[in-house]
Amino acid sequence: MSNPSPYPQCTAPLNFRRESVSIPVNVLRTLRVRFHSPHRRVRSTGAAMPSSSEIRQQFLDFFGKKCGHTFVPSSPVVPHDDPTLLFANAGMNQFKPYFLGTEKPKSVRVVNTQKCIRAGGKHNDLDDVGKDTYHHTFFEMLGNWSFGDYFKKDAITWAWELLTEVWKLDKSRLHVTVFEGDPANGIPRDDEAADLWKSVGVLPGHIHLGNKKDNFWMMGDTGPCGPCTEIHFDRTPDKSGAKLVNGSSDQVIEIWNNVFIQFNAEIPDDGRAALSKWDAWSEEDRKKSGFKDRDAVISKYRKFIPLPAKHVDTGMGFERIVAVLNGVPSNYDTDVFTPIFTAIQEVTKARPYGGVLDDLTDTAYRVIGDHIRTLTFAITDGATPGNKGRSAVLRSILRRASRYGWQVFGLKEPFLHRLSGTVVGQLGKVFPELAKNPEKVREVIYEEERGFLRTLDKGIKLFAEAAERASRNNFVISGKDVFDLHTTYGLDKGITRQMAAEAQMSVDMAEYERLWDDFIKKSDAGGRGLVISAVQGELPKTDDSPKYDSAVITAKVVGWVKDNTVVKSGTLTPGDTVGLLLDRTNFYAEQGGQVGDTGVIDKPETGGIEFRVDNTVRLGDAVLHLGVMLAGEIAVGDTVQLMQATMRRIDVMRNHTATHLLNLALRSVLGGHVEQKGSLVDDEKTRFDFSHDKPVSPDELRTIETRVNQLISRALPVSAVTMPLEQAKTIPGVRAVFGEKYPDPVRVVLIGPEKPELATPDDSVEFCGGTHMPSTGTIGYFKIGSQEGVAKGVRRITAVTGRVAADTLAKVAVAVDDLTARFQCKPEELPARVDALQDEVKKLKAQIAKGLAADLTGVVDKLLADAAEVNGTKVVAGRLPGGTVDQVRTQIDRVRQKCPSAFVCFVWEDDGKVPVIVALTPDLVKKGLKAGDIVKQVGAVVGGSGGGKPDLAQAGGKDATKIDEAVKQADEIARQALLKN
RNA sequence: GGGGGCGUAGCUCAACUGGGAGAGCACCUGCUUUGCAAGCAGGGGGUCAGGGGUUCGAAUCCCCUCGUCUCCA
Repeated sequence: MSNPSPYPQCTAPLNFRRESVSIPVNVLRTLRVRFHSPHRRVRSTGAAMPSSSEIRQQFLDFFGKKCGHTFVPSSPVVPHDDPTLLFANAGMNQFKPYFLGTEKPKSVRVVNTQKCIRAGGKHNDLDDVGKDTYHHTFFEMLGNWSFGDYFKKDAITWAWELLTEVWKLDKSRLHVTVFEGDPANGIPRDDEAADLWKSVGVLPGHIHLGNKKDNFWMMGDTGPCGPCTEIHFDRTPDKSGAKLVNGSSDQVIEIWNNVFIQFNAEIPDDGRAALSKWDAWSEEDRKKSGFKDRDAVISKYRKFIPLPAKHVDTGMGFERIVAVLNGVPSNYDTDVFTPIFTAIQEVTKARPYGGVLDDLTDTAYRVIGDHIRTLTFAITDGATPGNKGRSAVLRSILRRASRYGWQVFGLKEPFLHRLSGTVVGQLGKVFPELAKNPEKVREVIYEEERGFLRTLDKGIKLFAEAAERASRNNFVISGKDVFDLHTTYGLDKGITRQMAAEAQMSVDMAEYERLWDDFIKKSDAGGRGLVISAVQGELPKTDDSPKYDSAVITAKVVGWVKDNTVVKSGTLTPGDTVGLLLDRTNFYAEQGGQVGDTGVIDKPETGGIEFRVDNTVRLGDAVLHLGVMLAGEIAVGDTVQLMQATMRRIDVMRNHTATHLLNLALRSVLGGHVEQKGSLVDDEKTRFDFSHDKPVSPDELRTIETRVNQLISRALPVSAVTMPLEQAKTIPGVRAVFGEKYPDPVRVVLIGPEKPELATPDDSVEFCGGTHMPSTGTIGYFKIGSQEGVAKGVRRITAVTGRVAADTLAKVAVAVDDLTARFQCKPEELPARVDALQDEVKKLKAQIAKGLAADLTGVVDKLLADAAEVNGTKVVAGRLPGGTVDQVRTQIDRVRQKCPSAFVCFVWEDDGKVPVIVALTPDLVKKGLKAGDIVKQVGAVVGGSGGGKPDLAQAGGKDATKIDEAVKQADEIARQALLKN
């Protein structure tokens, strides 16, 4: 089967699709096309080709049935409980506690296939996907595991047996590597493994030594670790691959890694001390120290202590072994991908996958095929595309795939969601979680892609412009362009780099990084006002339990924070601006979107105001009363009286309770997808951010407003209970901000039902530490002020209540009253009356223009009739009775139509100004006359200037008394110019 | 909270960077034809988001407001 690609010429170097973008040809440089001979098969057995699911099953059965391993399902690819890990990226992730000894395994022999994603973070294969035949963002990792059970002997024997007996791989194509040892760290060469390999029958010359990088495995600087032995498969036609082992060639590839965890790496105290010194050193100190880098310090002190319980951790790339067992050189030529490629072809109507590298269409197949697997699995396991952490990685993956669809396949509509079903169909049996809610996954993909396509078109246009500029600059796209594409159209640097590579260009990443750093700094600085952040000294804990009910309490002064330093003795005098610390407080500290309280603090015995609190913030467990001393003195140890600004407090409470009602109403009107994304509640307004993909329509806004006001008029009771977090999470209808950490026990605010057990999904139940009105009725009235978009998929509604709402309504009423009085109509008739008025104005304007035009026609005809002819050219210069520039231009067109050769100059008065227009027929322009120059001279007469094109120019002056003079001047200029020629 | 883009006919977008507001689709009229997004001819439809400024002149440049998209915090 030496069948070259059926599409040898089908490379379409750069498929910037016909519709909107085409890169100038000079920008494009010819693409080098390398054939990969996709159908050459390297396999020595004559057996029928096994399917991927058979191969997976054979692995699981071999270790399960034959070798007594327990099957453990894959952990989710999204590790929700491990914040240090973006995605599950190796089979061992879920077994980490066993190696660390913090948990005991249920079974000491385990076999599994783990879903892995390598994108973003340390292991990032994203940029390589599509370019070669073996990088994937999603893959399965087959593994057999021993937790303190069997060790090297069994692992090696079984590995060899599976490969050569069960799968009957050609021994002469198998190479193994073992660790060469690290004398500096006292780790011996792994002769044990080498001897075992010899004894099972690895051919002489097929055992290689590998260095620390390839053959010693560590989880981190410390912890369980050990040497590993890898099995490589030689695909070279003549089995000459020995020298290519570990040489990152696709001709000899690693198929299985067996890690033998036998040490625990420890850094003793002196090493830790040396490390912390290193961390504190400046760059110069480090240079002087003699250590090359931090790792050098670690290496010097680290000890490798043999573990009592030794473990085996193996990993076999599933997609690779399938390719090897099928005798195909590419993972993409196996039935892991062919069903997806078929689906892609159906959706895109493109030609079939051809297996060619450096071919845009085939690359697109590979990228989309890979990415849809990642998306389907990650979203199934609960990840969503977004702008942070793993969400951002997912979004980027989706956009990359989407862009290929758009640019290579010319798909202008979302299509990725139509592919996820294929992945589910393929793997739903092996990973049953896929089949649980495929519709939801589909929807998430669809929505995200739809959003992206809205900007992709413009982004690609901008890229084309950038590429055009780059073509004049050594084919380097500027960092500014990359930056703009990202921040304006959501085309991140990865995508831009891909597009640049396709156009045979590079990208100025250094400039981009510089701009990006600036951008982050600026965005960050934008948010903050004066904030106390790093405080020197220990802050005392403040008891703030009275904040919910007491307007006035007494407390003892513990100290204050001044210039970011905690002070615990002394006296405050007028003018001091500090954060006052008390043993207890009834002031609400800024938290959960609700602003801090303001108020005053005085001494009960003096009765006068001493300290004005402008804001209250929380720092750890301490509450700081930020404000200024106005009079008297306050010393540490004094007893003081705290009085909230109660009117303001009540305004805030109204807004906060209204916020909860708004949250409830949004969900019922817009749908269950609405989640709180943030809020700000102060005495003026409530501002609520929530997830919603499109603008909220005016109709919807009205409905929401009405719904909230209905809840207000029902005067529902508002109650708060504090209860265990776990229990609180089970209350029907409970709302919490996703990703927010809540205390345990947690405070729950209920509107309507007075006990959690009475709550229904239709009630407002929120985790909330804020202050609220006792009844919704006291909110008075709720009025939405504005609605806007804040970030992708996040909308913001700002609303007012009570006093402020009443003020707002009153203002509107005044304006409406005024209008109804003028129009003598009902308020609801106002729009129609305004419409009628506007129509009338329009009609009248048209009428006037028509009359004027008629006048003008008469005057111009007269001027034309009286015009002198100089050298065969009519000189039409004169004063007009009036008109707009537009109307005069129409007249000029008439003159030019009537006379093949004419010099036209009109001057008139319009609204205190004196417009001048000069027009020339084409023959005069050809003779070298320039209307622009002439109009400047004529305009100067009436005290103005102007300019324009050679055939038509316009000027404007102010002196209407000189109009006749200007006309004369024009006439003269014309005669002179015409006589000369 | 900060940054960038966009807002032009019912819809999708142009307008050579400051000099007479256009195209395609849709709509209306007529002709031709009556079937595969039909063809031809003609026509209606725009406070160029709103407001202010610069300029002889602004859809175009500047400022503000509103809406929308997007990135960051």
